[in-house]
Amino acid sequence: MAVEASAKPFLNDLDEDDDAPLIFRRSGNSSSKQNQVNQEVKKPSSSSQNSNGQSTNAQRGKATVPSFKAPAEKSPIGSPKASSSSCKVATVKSPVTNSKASSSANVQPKQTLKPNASGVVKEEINSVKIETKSNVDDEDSEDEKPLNSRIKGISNSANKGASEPAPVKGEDSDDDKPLSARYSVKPTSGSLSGKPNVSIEKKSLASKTQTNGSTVKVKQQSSSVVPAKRPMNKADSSDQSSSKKLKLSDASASAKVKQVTVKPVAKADDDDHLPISQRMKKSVASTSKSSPAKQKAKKVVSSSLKKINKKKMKNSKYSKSSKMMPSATDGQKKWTTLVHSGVIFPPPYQPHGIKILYKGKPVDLTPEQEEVATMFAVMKDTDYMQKPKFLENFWADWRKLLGKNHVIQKLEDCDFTPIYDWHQQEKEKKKQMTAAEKKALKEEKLKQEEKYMWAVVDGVKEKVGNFRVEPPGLFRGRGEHPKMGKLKKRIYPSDITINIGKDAPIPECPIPGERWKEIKHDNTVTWLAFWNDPINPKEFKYVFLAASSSLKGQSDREKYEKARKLKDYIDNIRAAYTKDFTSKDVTKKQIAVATYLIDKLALRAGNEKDEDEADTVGCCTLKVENVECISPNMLKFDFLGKDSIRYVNTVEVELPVYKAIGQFQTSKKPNDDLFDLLDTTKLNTHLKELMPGLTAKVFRTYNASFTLDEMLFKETEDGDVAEKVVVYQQANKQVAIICNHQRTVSRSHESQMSKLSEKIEELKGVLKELKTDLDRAKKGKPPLKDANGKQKRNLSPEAIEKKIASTNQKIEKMEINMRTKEDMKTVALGTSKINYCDPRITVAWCKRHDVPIEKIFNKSLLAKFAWAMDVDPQFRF
DNA sequence: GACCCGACTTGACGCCAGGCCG
DNA sequence: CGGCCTGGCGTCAAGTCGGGTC
Repeated sequence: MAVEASAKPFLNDLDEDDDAPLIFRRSGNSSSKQNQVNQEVKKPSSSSQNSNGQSTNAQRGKATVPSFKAPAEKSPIGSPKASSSSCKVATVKSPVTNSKASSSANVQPKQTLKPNASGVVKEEINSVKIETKSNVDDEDSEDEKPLNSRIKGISNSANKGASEPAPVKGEDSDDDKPLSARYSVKPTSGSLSGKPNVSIEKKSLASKTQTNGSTVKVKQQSSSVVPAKRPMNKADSSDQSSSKKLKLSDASASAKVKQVTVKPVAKADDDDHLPISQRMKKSVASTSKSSPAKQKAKKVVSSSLKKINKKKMKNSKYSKSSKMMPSATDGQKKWTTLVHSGVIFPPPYQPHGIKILYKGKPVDLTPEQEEVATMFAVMKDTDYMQKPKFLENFWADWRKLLGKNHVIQKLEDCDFTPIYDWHQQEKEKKKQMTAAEKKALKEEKLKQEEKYMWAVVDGVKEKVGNFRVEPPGLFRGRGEHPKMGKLKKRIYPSDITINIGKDAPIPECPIPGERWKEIKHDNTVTWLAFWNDPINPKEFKYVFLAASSSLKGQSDREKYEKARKLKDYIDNIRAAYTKDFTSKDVTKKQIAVATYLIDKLALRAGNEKDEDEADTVGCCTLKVENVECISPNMLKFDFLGKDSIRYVNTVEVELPVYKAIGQFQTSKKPNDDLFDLLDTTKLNTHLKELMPGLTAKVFRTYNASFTLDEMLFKETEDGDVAEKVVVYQQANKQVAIICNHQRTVSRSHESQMSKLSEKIEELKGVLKELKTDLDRAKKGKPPLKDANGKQKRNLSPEAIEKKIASTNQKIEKMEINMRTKEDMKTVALGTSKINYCDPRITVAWCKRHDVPIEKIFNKSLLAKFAWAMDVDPQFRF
């Protein structure tokens, strides 16, 4: 399948002067493989556990190996899995099974990925996740591919879109066009839709252009037209034909190019670009706030908002939190008065007295030793049990507690099954509680926590985010984290620093006889409390206000405003980096190529990492082995990014970029830095010269929001709400793909799919029978007997035809459902919605199209985005 | 300019409740 | 009406990036 996306841009005259336009053309298709990400593979799941080891979940994989031995005698409840074997702990040294084994063993759907030949992923092997996938290259299935690759076709479109290609005008090749016209950049990313149908390209420029913000203020920022486009993503699909080119014609852009610096592209009144209808709307909107459209729109959101606000205010003597906060201009000050109750601690450990077996005999443990043993025991079903590093680190820390001379000398001779079984029983008991009991428990907890849930900031009652101190447990690092399995010790009040207003009462320490480490009154920061991370003492764990707070909302808004501002600069920035692709100054060249990758592929900046962290990379830390040059101008990326999520993507790039990468790789070892002269500080310093406040991550926000806005604008058609919601989801999906937001395939995915296909088969059987009956009915014969030999009712041919039609519909519906499910099984929509898509785009779209905002944002998001609810319906990113 | 510290955002995942469907 | 699925929510790990220091 294809999926490939490659968009390929070409650049024409590269070297030329500044004015040279870059053109991205789409190539026919590139075929490449794609990226994949693997999905499933991902993480071992970890279960969470609470302090007492109540953790939960089982993981998906069963551990084959190790750790627990089964005590033959008792295996009471045991989880089914457990039953199968007892697991004994594998010794550290002998990793027993290796991951492969485990993976194979696993039930889970996850498949392993295999690294490709290129060996890019170096370590992949280790990580379970990775392995799963099998050859990437070969596979066709999209699942395996990285999200981006799935975008298929899009690429071009994307690009185009992004660049705003001007469809309008020209369609054809850029070559003919004047430079300036060609100049557009292409965006890259664009992946848009997974579905090909949605082609963006077709739309006219005009439609693509954005209007600018509705409000006057906003207006300034937005500039005009700039078609900024998104990057494209990769591939283009074949479907899209190659024909279109995107180009932007922005004269201004070309002009500006020269000044490498900043300046936004022309703003002008951009109405010119807008379609007339839009302009009209715009003017109306901007002039009067109460334009009908707006009012209506308001309604769309108002009710839910009201509810939320009401709630917030209810029972509160504090003023309501304003959606708009004053901007943080006044220096660094984040608040004037701050009152809160501190943090709440997990309950102390309650020993259960269940003994583990050592060489088959029960062993007495002190409560402290037992607590840690319990943390380990309850993780039996997780993939961590197969990881030698996890076992090694756990054993090192546990052994410290046991003492050198303890009876227990080897982890592999320990059998934790009794504790595991006890834990399963406890879980079961909890499950069996009646609804009333559960409710009572919940209320009790709420009562205890109530006071910690709120803070009063400048007179406004605001929700606190994570007021619960993290319980002790075993560290669950992602990927191949060197510290996985280490004991994350319990945090006490004496570890905690509280930050509170000078005149506010100091929160009472919840543990009698103990006291806080320190009390601060620092109003230049937003944290309410912090403690040092027990795993990495130089790091901190902070307690912040919840996402719904004004403080967070304000910074969220600022983030999106900055991204919007990038729109005004993007053409120049793209022109500038394009020019530098061929710079003789290698540092400049590296900066240019890195910026291009960040813009086009939405890569993260890639800070340096310590030895004691998982080995993952971002743009600036890419290794030579992470990028493979495929002639004539494709690049195949394969690396582990944040959270050890694999990024695999093959993209067509401008020839100068291709050549530059080849040059950067020359005479380096696979593990050397591709961008050896670069780091995130240098990169960001450079970006700031192009636009105030610009950093690498702004490109992600920009490309994500831009894509959402474009897709919603272009793809929304008349229809019912459900249809519009689907359009939204598709747009959201594209954004998720661009950002490579993946999720593991749900454990029941396979079975769900097979159930669905069984049903479809069944319906098809019914259909066949109906057809037979129809033939017979037409000839005046009675229907055949049914499967049970019973005579069926005699129906008229018309009635049978009706039945056939409805059955066909059912089948179709199920097939669509199945496809969507399969399609989305590895794509996580939530992250982009929460962090990358400017909520104003969504709210304005809902208002314009009469879609109740609740269909898109849940309660939490409505609260988090309260600041965006009164946006003008004509708002465009 | 290399570190390091510090603050804050981003991100995947687990659990649970509530809704859906047969 | 009971089991299954999904979405909401919380958790906590893992990024980004600015600023200060030497």
